Amino acid sequence: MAGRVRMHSGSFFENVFDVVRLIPHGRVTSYGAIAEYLGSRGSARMVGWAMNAPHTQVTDIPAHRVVNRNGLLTGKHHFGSPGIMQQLLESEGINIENDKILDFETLFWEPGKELSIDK
DNA sequence: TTGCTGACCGACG
DNA sequence: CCGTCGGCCAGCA
Repeated sequence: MAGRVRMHSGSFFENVFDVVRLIPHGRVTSYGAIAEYLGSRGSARMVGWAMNAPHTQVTDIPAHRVVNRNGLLTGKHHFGSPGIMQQLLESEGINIENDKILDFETLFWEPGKELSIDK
């Protein structure tokens, strides 16, 4: 065992939370993008599921900025009430229609790409 | 302990 | 175009 990676810390959850917190204001990303950034492209589920974990503890995680690959607010039902997610996004200047983010490609924020770089 | 579920994604038919 | 299946990891009965 020599230095086994003890503790769950440093796992998906930690990484996911950290990345999500880095999401700039008025930007959005996808579960798959985060999962891929973490090195687990196929574990996109865990990303969304990770969002479900903190929501019972601390909601410092802007999960509303995380949507699926289609730009759809798939997890809006997990914000306590459907519509909250959309309001939060709209509050940031993001236009949404039919639970779908408009100009999703433009607002899309890739983890680790535009951390401090302004295009 | 096994087995199922889950805010996804991509592939296949 | 739409339905179905597999994969990935972690939590829970």
